[in-house]
This record gives sequence, structure tokens and C-alpha cells, in this order.
Amino acid sequence: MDRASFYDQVYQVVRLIPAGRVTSYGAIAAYLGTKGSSRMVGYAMNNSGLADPPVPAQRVVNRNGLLTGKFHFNPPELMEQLLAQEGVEVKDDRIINFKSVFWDPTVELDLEK
DNA sequence: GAGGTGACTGCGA
DNA sequence: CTCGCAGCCACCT
Repeated sequence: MDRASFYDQVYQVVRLIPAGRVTSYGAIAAYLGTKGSSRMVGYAMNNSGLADPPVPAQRVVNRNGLLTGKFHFNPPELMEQLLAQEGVEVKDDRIINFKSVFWDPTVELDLEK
């Protein structure tokens, strides 16, 4: 149960994000049941660079599709480069057609309904 | 053990 | 569209 830290749970979900798609911190938080604690998701990503296997943090953005965490990459511009590599267009630190590439774990993973 | 922090979100103006 | 305010809670010092 609590064997896996909140961090690990976040990493697992992020790694399930298919290439060319993105999701929001709130979506992940909601999937983990900590909907009200979207901040914790972002906080967990703080160690994403140290996680193993690596976490595609570039596929995680805020609710506006804005690359809020780009400055946590090294170098910062790496985030949009990785996204562009996967076919996600980024303009002015924001994802173009965000709705089209949005990947909601609560929908894609919880196929109950 | 207590306090501060923050890769967020929703709502009101 | 943008800006500001408050709530949220696991992790770190």
C-alpha cells in the first residue's frame, strides 16, 4: 500500500503517458485520488530527474498547457525540444492544440465507464 | 515535533 | 484573455 511513496505513484502514471500526448498535474492528482493536492504532483516531479527509470516530465504540464516546469529541466529549453520531438507543438512556452494532445489518466486508465 | 516550501487549481474581477 | 487570492498536503530542514 504505502510501500510506494507518493512520488513513485506519480512517476508510474507519468511513465504511462504515450508519446505525443501530455497531461496536467491535476489530472494525475485526480487519478491518484489526491485531486485537491495537485501541488504534490508537481512537488513529486521535483525528483523526476533523479527517478529511475527516468520520467518523461516533459509530457506533464499545468492545466493551461503551459510549460511551467521547463525551468526545472537542464537546460530549460530541453522540455519543449523533447515535446517537439514527439510531435507536440510548443509556442511561447505553451502547447498548441493542447486539448487535442491532452491525455487524461482518469479516462484512459479508468475505462470502467 | 513544528514550520516552511511549492513543476497547481479554481474562482472572482 | 489576464491578474490576484486562498486551499491544498507530502516532503525537507
